Amino acid sequence: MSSENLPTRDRILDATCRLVQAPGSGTRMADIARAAGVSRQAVYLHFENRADLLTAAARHIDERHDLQALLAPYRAAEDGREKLRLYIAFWGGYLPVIQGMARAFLAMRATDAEARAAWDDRMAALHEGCEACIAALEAQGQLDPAWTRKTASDLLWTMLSFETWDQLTVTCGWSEAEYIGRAQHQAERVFLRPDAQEA
Amino acid sequence: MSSENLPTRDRILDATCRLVQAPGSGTRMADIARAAGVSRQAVYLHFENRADLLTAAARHIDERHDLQALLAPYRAAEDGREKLRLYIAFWGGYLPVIQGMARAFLAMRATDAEARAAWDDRMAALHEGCEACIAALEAQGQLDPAWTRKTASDLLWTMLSFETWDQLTVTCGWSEAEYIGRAQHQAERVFLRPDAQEA
DNA sequence: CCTTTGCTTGACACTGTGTAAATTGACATG
DNA sequence: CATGTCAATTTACACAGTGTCAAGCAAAGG
Repeated sequence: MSSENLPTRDRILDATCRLVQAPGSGTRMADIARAAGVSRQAVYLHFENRADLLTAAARHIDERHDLQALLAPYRAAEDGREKLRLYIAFWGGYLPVIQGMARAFLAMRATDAEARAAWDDRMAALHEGCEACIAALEAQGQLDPAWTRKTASDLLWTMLSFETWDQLTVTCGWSEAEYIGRAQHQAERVFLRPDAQEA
Repeated sequence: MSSENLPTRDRILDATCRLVQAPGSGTRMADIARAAGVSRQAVYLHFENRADLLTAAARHIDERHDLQALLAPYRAAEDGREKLRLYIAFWGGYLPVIQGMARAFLAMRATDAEARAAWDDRMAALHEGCEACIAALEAQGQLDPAWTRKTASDLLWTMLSFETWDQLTVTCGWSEAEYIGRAQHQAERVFLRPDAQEA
């Protein structure tokens, strides 16, 4: 509520993004309040609860990085294969940006229904992007007949999930470029019909 | 400690497996104690803490399902492609069995170092299994040269992660057979060199 | 009979989220 | 100038869940 008073609200959002993105952080409401220079209770004057705060902070990150502009090339692509490559490249570059936020949401998801819904909502958008790529491939007759639009979208979506990215980069030590390149290679191998492979 | 007294300890382990596997369960120590017919404190007489209890319960499940016997066909396979298929089939059948346990560990992982270590340990074993499959493929010259043994193992391991399985089956609604079949198909598409494909 | 073992009951500390009430300080408007 | 409004503060508390501690009880075994 009361969105005239931007400074404090924004200081809280900035602090949230900063702390949540910091490594090894079990970021508590008290930490965020302290970092924003306000009392813990002041946070509750601006945000209903933790899930509400994180959701607002996630949107804040999207705006600061101009998510829409980052998506533009992918949206403009007509060719299915190109669209797929661009989408994977976009997402592979964006995941590191939202990594801390993602971890915060996943940690809450088990106990907090609101956090779960907010995260699922973001992931639904990712799934739609995947489906658009597969649909473009399909429209050009390049989708391997072993897959339907639904099953291929499901699998691509899972290949691009935060958990998959986290395991490959953080746990296995793949660089961002390696993750993107191999995900693109894998996707083409799996989804393109064999005679459409090689470029 | 005191492992002569099997009845109570086992009743606790059984209750843990049962509750943790039940759907929609934020299984608390008190729930487990009640289900086992003992006091909450009695649980702490047999297990140091929650992580210790879950770890023991996971081993308990492995024994009850005779994990070693389930792994035997995979271990015996010489042919890389066959080994890969058998491993995916084994794991795809075992994941539903440990699903509740996995969820419990993942929920604790963020805050509890001991739980994290126990889960990582199990996953390390899975990674070794993946590496053995890839090594078998490599030994027969069937591994696509785009992959090294390490990168291919990393990716296969991630394809077989609990999170991937969870998203595809629970969220996307794939049946167990669909998951296994598509994972096998995907793995062959990705890891086998093109001229070794088709059987 | 006395000790040990296994378990019970009850109370408590700690952490983190969220709620509530009373108060202060700033600012705007009549 | 007086009044009202609003942001933010302090202090306190409720609640859930884990883990600890202490006292006691009952049965088995020397």
